[in-house]
Amino acid sequence: MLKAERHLKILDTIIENQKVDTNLLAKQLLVSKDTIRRDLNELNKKGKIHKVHGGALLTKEESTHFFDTIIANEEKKYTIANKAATLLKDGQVIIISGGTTNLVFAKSIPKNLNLTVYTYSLPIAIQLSQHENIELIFIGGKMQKNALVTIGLDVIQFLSNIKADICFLGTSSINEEFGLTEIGYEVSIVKKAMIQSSAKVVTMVTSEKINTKMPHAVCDLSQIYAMITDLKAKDNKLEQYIKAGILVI
Amino acid sequence: MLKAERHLKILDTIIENQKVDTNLLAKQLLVSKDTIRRDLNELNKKGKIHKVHGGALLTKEESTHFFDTIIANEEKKYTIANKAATLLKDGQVIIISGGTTNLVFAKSIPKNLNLTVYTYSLPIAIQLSQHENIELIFIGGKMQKNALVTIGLDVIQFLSNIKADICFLGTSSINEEFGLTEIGYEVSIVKKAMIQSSAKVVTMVTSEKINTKMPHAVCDLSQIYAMITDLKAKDNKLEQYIKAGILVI
DNA sequence: TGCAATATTGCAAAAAAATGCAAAAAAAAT
DNA sequence: ATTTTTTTTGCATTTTTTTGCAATATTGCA
Repeated sequence: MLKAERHLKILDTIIENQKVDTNLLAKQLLVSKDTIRRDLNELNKKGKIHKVHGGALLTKEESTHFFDTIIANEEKKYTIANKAATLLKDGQVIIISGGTTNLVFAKSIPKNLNLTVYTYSLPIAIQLSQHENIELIFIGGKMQKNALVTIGLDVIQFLSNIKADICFLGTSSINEEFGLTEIGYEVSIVKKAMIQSSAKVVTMVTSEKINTKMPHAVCDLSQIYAMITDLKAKDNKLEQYIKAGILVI
Repeated sequence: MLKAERHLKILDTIIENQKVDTNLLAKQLLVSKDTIRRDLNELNKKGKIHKVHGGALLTKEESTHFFDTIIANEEKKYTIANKAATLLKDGQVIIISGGTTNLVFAKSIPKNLNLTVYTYSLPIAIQLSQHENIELIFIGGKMQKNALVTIGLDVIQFLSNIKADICFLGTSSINEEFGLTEIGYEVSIVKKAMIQSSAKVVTMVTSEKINTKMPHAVCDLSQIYAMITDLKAKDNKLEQYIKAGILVI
C-alpha cells in the first residue's frame, strides 16, 4: 500500500471514530507501528490530526475552516512551512506577517513549542489561538477587510515598540538587484517596520515569485538572514542568493 | 482508551454536570482511581478544571470557551440585538465589547449603516469584516485564547486615545446598588476604559443577569445611558432602573 | 477525637515514542 | 535498461510515558 493511500485511510477512520489507535492501525493496514507513528507525525505536522500518546484525535477545526477556502499552491506552501518551522526554538519571540503562506506556516508550528508571536492577521490569530503554548499578541489598527489584516500607523507604531528574534515575511517578490519588493504600498511599509523590530529576517518565497519585482521596496538582500522556498537548496535559481550570503533552505 | 481521550471525556462530563467525582469516573472509564487523580491533577495544572477533594469543579475558563459552546440564550440575545440596533445612526463611532451577546448584535447591524466600529473581539471583527459600510478598527494586545479577545495594558492605552459616541457593553451583571459588575478583573478594567472613551454607555443584559452581582465593579447606574434587555420595558424588574434615570429598552 | 475516605509518594512493569541504522522500494537520472 | 539517488520501511536499542499497586500521609466529617 502506498503511503498517501494509508494517510487517507487514517484520516477516514479518524473522522469516523474521532480517534485512532496506533496498534489497531498497524494491524489493519499491515505495517509496523513505527510506520504508523511516522504517518501520524506527518499528518500532525500538517495539522490534519492531533497526535497524542497512543494514537491521535480529530482536530477541532471549526474555527480555522472558515478562512481556509482556497490556498493557491498549497503543497508548495506546506513544503515551505515545514522548512520554516525548523528555524523555531523554544522561547523565541517572532513576528508573522499576513498571507496564506504564513497561515500554512502558523498551522505547522509544532504544538510543543513555547513561543511569543506577534501578528496582525486575523486568520493567523485564530489559527494560533488554538495553540496551547503560544503567547499571542495581536497588533491592532484599521482593518483591511479583504485581506483581514490590520494596516496603517497604529500598526507601525506598535511594531516600533517591540523587539523580536525573527520575523517571518510571507510570499513577496524577490530579486537580486532590488531585494524584497511588494505589490502594495501599505504592506511594504509594515514589512519595513517588522524588519526594524527583528534581529533576523526570514522570507518565504514560492518558486514562481523568485526573480520577480514589484513596485514597492521592502529591503535588500543584505538584510535577509534566511530564504525559504519550495525548491531544493541547491537549485540553480537560488545560487545567486547563496552567494549574497543568505541562508537558503 | 487513550489518555487524551479520557481527558476529553472528563471535560465533557464536567461541563455537563458542573462537577466530577473521582470514584465515579474510575468506574465509568475503567481505570484506577490513581489514574483519574493524575488526570485531574494534569487538567487542573492546565487550568481546565478546579480540583477539589474527591473530584473537580468547572472553571470559568472552560465555561466561556468560545468554540465549544453553542450560544446560550440565543433567542434572548437576538431580541436584545434588534433593540440595540435601533440606537445606531449613520456616521456614528461605536465601541463594542466582547461576548456572545455582542456577537449577535454585530450580526444584526443593518447593512446600509455607515459606522466606525472599535472592537477587541476576534469573532466580532470577523463578523464585521463582512460588512461593507463599516470602518473597522481592531484594538490589539495580548490575546485571551479562550474568549478570543485582547486584554491588558495595550488595550487600555489604545482606548484612552479614542473618543466614541456609544459603547455597547455585553452581558454583565447589573444591580441597583453596585451598578455593572464583572466576573473577571481584566474585563472589568477594559470596560471601565471603554466607558471613559464614550459619550454614552449602553448595556445589554439578558434577564437572568438582572439584579445579580459579580466581584469586580465596572460603573454605577448613573453612568449608564441605556439598558437593553429581553424583557418588556414595563416589566416590574426594570422599574428601579427607570427610576434611576436609565433609558430602558 | 477517631475513622473512613481520599491523596500523595515511590516504585516497577508495561506500553509507547524516539533514535540510529541498514535493507528494501521507489523515483530520478543517466 | 541500469545506475544513482532519494524515500520508505522495519528492526534493535534507548528513553520516556503511562499505569496500578502498596505504603504512608492527609482530609473531612460524625
